[in-house]
Order: sequence, then structure tokens, then C-alpha cells
Amino acid sequence: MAPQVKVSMDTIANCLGVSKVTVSKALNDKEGVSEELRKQIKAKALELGYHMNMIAKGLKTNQTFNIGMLIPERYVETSNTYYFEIYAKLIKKFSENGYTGIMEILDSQTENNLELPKMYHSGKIDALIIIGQCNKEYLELFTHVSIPVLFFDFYDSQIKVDSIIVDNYLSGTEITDLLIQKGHRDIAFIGNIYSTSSISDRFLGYYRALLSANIPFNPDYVISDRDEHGQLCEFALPKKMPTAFVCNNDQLAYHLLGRLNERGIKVPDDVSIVTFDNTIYSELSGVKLTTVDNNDDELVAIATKAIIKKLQNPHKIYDRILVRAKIIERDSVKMMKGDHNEVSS
Amino acid sequence: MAPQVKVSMDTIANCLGVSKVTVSKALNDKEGVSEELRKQIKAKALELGYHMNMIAKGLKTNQTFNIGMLIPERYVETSNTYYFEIYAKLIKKFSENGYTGIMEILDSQTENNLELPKMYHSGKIDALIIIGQCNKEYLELFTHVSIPVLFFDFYDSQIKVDSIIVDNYLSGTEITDLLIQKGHRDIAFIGNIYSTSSISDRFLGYYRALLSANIPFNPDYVISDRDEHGQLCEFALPKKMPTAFVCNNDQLAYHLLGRLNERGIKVPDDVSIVTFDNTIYSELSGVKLTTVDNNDDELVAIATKAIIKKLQNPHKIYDRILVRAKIIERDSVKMMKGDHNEVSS
DNA sequence: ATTGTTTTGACAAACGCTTTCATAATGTGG
DNA sequence: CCACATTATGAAAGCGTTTGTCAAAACAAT
Repeated sequence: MAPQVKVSMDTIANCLGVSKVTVSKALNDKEGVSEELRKQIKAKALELGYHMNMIAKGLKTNQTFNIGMLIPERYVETSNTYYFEIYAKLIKKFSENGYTGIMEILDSQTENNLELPKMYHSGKIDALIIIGQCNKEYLELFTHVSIPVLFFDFYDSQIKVDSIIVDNYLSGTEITDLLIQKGHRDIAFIGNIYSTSSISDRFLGYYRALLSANIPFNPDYVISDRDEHGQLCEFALPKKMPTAFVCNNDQLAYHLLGRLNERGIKVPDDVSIVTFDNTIYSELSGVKLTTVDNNDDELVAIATKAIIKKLQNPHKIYDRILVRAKIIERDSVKMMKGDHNEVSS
Repeated sequence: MAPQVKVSMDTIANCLGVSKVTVSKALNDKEGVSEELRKQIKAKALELGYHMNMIAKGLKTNQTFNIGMLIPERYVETSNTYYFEIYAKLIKKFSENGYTGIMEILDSQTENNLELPKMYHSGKIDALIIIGQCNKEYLELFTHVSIPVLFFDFYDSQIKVDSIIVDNYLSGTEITDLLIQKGHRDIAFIGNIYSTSSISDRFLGYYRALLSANIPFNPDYVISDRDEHGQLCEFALPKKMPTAFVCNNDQLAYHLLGRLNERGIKVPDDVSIVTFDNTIYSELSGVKLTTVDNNDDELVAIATKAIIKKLQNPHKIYDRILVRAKIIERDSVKMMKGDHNEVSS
């Protein structure tokens, strides 16, 4: 059953008394072989348990059928599961398309030294997806790289590399609008708006919603959860409590829930919370959080399609691909009491 | 700076007026080249930004410098982060040793059809680590495979494949002993003791602790959290409440905490809980859980060492490698009141 | 000088596949 | 039966390495 001896195209060719060239053509569905013979060859291949040696093929065609994924180390911490879910989905999608996914973790040293990933240098990958934002200087390296590159879940307007992102700006607006529709006007935003493009965009979406509802912007209501080094830190809640919070991610919202709880502030009765990402954290606590689902499956499907397209046509340029997110309404938002705004539903 | 043209050994050879064979030997630190020339060649390689083409090397030497990791799909669910942490650590360790890690997700169809992973058939990997238990019949395939295989975090005594595991039997005993030391005698175990070797061993460790403390075993105190298909399901708590629970993992313990909370049962005041794995779930709730840390870093380090050893010497047999876990005492265990057992500390 | 020994490096072949090109086989219309 | 187009097949070269063989050069011992 299991072929203990190596079976190559030559093996099949000899079995059938044809040349290995014919076998190659037959197995790759290329023209130049009669249908009759092609069938025979394929049958024999199956019978012998033949599997093409991708290494050999790769040497000739300069392809590896591997797609690299680079994840900065800071996103691989215990608590952060979002990129791992993405990663698993990408891997599956690649696999369905005949590619293998290879992940490498970008440690800060490599990042600071501006060294490209090992898998790139050793020629193990045909294309590269960077999952999660890193230093701008490091990102710039990828403009000079000889394989297709795609930024996943972030972008930098000054770096000419294709990127795929959820439309954080739009969903930032929409989720804030949801609060406004429910009568909230004192709405705070928590997140370091300088750290990644996602957070900036979410913040600006929030800001835009305020603007179009004629709600004055209150700088005290923008709260950073990270220090100047980008490290998560304990943040102070504003003196005058808002009636609602827009948190830049679920984990933060979960944490906030705890903080409010300690102070005896009830969610959603006293304060409403909305957040982003729809990870486990949004359903962990007693009060399930209204959040924005990033539509990962679509994100992954489109990213896969795009990178494969670029593989076939390296000059294809996508610039920014936007994927629309969807709001998941749960239990952390409540209509303001004594509300005199217009209200939907 | 960045080499836009492909630079191969030939390029270096021509530059220096030597043969590419000499370059190969020099760069691989093989004998047959004078130190003088070796230095020159290495300098030139650096200057030209040369990186060895591992594909070509692989074709000749039949090596890929990739290690495959196969994770059954059911372990890649949103809520399960444990294997991902392991995976990330393995990847880093491999990388430090000159290998690249490739993950493939084993979906149930592939598993049921008894198909070996794609990355194996396409010859993309030199060795394979199976992370997480799957069907026995499927596991048996790996006894006939032409590359080194290692089972990670589980074993099957009837299948002759090396495995590396934490000593769940021992830590099951130790963590139960901890409860017994604190005066508990009515101790329940939650987990499907038929599903994986880890859980069986933890259970048997628990049983052993009861035995050696002369505590009669109560079958009502063994509660399964999975149905006959291995799916997680809601379980009934025993009519007569125990004073302590041994949960087979943190996530379950976290869930139990919620269930008890609903009933107004306080942990650890009314009931104590101990658990396994030391994942985020053990610190998520207000009461931090006393748990068993699986010593992942050591597990990963030893696994890496073992698989590389097997690569160099395919006939090396390890059988079972046991790694000792360590208990992390936190806040979910309390001394029984009115205790008249002997007590330590 | 002559032989033996070692060191150094060149050369050809091979790994398993793809690609290009030449050739043989077949069919088509005049 | 010839010229031509079309289709089917194979020979040879090459992808970037490693490996084994062997000649040339260098050195030592006679």
C-alpha cells in the first residue's frame, strides 16, 4: 500500500514505456499528450502512489508553492488570539489553493536590524503576507523585495505595498452612530490612536460620527491604554464619566468592564460599551459586548485571492482593499433614559 | 545594496575565478579548501549578498529544513489558545536551529479518509510533529511514514511513535494531594476521561491521590464535560456537592466558576477548584485559579532537541519523554474549616 | 633526483522536474 | 501521391546545489 520506494516521474514513464516528459505534461494537464495516454498515466500515478516532488519542480520553475506569513512577536502574546485565528484561516485557504503557509515570528531584534525574514532569504516562499503593523522603517524594506507582498490588517499610506484591511473608519462611524442613535452624547474613546492604522481609523470614524451628529469633541474623552513605548498600561478614567465608551478592542473592553464593576458602575444600565473584533473576550463576561465583527472569513478569502493573483501577475497592483465589517449587537448598549433624540426602531 | 539579480554559487565562483564546487565547500565549512581561499569566498558571498538556495540544496540532499506541525482542526477553535502558544514557541525554537516550521490543519475529512498531510506528500518537510491527539486509526499511519515523527502532548501506548508529554499522571496526583492536604475529602473530577491521554492520566493521578489518602472513590464525582461524540456539552453537577473540584483544564474551570456563581456558591469559600494548563482562563475571573503549569518552554525545548536528533539519527528511539509540570498556587483553594487532618505549612 | 603522501581545487554527474525544440505520426486537401 | 498543417512524443539542456573522482601542486622522506 504505502510506497516505500521513491516513485518519480521516471518510474511511471518506465512502467508505461513512455518518456518522463510525457508524464510531466500529462500530470500537469498541459497539451501535447493524447487524452487516452493522459488517462493511463494518471491512473498509473495513482496506482503507484505517486506524489510530485515540489522541491524539484520548484528548482526549475522557481516556485515553492509556499506563502510566508510574518507576525511581529508582540502580537503573539498569550492574551492575543486574534491573529492566530486569522493565521489558521489563511493556512486553510492557502491549502485549498495548493499552497502551504509558513509562519515566521518577527522578533524585535530582527525588526530593529532591518533584516528581512529568513524564509525570504532562503527562498522558501513565493509571496509574503505581513500580519500586523510594525516599524515604518522595517515596512519600507518590503518595497524592494522581489516577491509579492501584502500587508494584512493595516496599511501605511506612504509605503507603496498592497494592503487589505477592514474598513475601520466606516465601522468606527457606524458603531458610534449606534450609540448616538440610542441617545448617547457623552461618548469616550479608549485606545492609543497613534499606535496602528486600525486604531487611528476607528478613532477617526468615531470622531466623524460625532461631527455629523453635531456633538462637540471632548479631548478628555480620548483615553490611551498604552504608554509612549506602546506597552499596555493602566489608564485613568475621566473625572466626568461619559455615558458610553468606544473601546478599540474586545480585550480592553473586557478589562474596562472589570474596572467599572469595581466602582459599582453597571453595564449597560449606567454606562454603555461598544468595541471591536468580536473575539472571545466579547462574550466572556456576564454582559455580552456589542462589538464589530471584522468579517475574518471574507478578509481571509479576499487576501488569499489577491496574493495568488499577484503571484500569477506580479505587476498587479491593488493598493488598498477594503472589506466591510459588520456590527454584532449584544447586551452592552442601552437606550439613554429621558432620551429626546430621534430614535430608530 | 539589495541584490536585484540572482546571485548563486556560480556568480561567486566566476567573480573569484574558482569553481562553484570550491565555493560550495567553502561556504559549508567542508574540507578541501584552504583557509585562505575560504575566507575570500565567504567575504565575497557577504559582499554580493548571497543567500544559499535551500531548494536546490534540498533537491540534492533530500532535505527541506522544514519541520511540519499537524494540528487537528478541533484544537484550533476560537476559544482554544493553548496549542497556538505551543506552536509559536516551537516555530521560534526551530528557527533558532536553522529550521522552518510549517503548520497544517488536519480537518476531519482528511482524518477520516486516513490521508497523510499534504506537506508530507509533497515532500515539503523533513520531520513531523503531531500536536494534539486524534483518531487512533489515523495515528497508526505514522508508524509507516518515512520521516521522523513525534507526538506532542499525548501518546498511545499501542502505537510505536515517540511522544513528548507532561507528566499528567504525576501532576494529577500532586494537585489532588494539594486539596487533600488542605483537608478536602469530597473531591470531584470533571473531564471526559476517555477522550485523550492527557485527561486519562490526570484522572488517574487524581484517583491515585485518593487511594493513597484512603479516600473512597465515588463514581458520582467523575463528571464528563463532553458527549459521546467528543463535543463539549453542558454537564450536571452532582446532587451532593463536593468541597473541591479537579477540572481537566482552565477553560472548563472558568466555566464551572460561572455555574457555581449562578447558584450563589462562592469559590474558594464554599468550594475549592484546581485545574490544569495555566492559560489565560486561569486568571480571567475575579478569583485566580490554582492550576498546573505545563512547563511549555521546557516541553518545546526538549521536543525541538529530540526531533532534530532524530533527523540526524533516524533510528534513535525515545519512546515517551516525560516533562515535569509545576503547580501554580493561586486563590481558588481554601483550607477546609473544622479540619482535623494533618496539615502542612 | 625519485618516490610517497597530503593538500588543494577542478570537473562531471546527479537530484527530479520543466522547457524548448526536433521529429514522427496522423490527417487534409489538391 | 505530394505538400502542408496538426497532433503526439521524445531528446537534450538546465535549474543550483552536492558528491565522488582525479589531476596538479606542494611538501616530506628516501
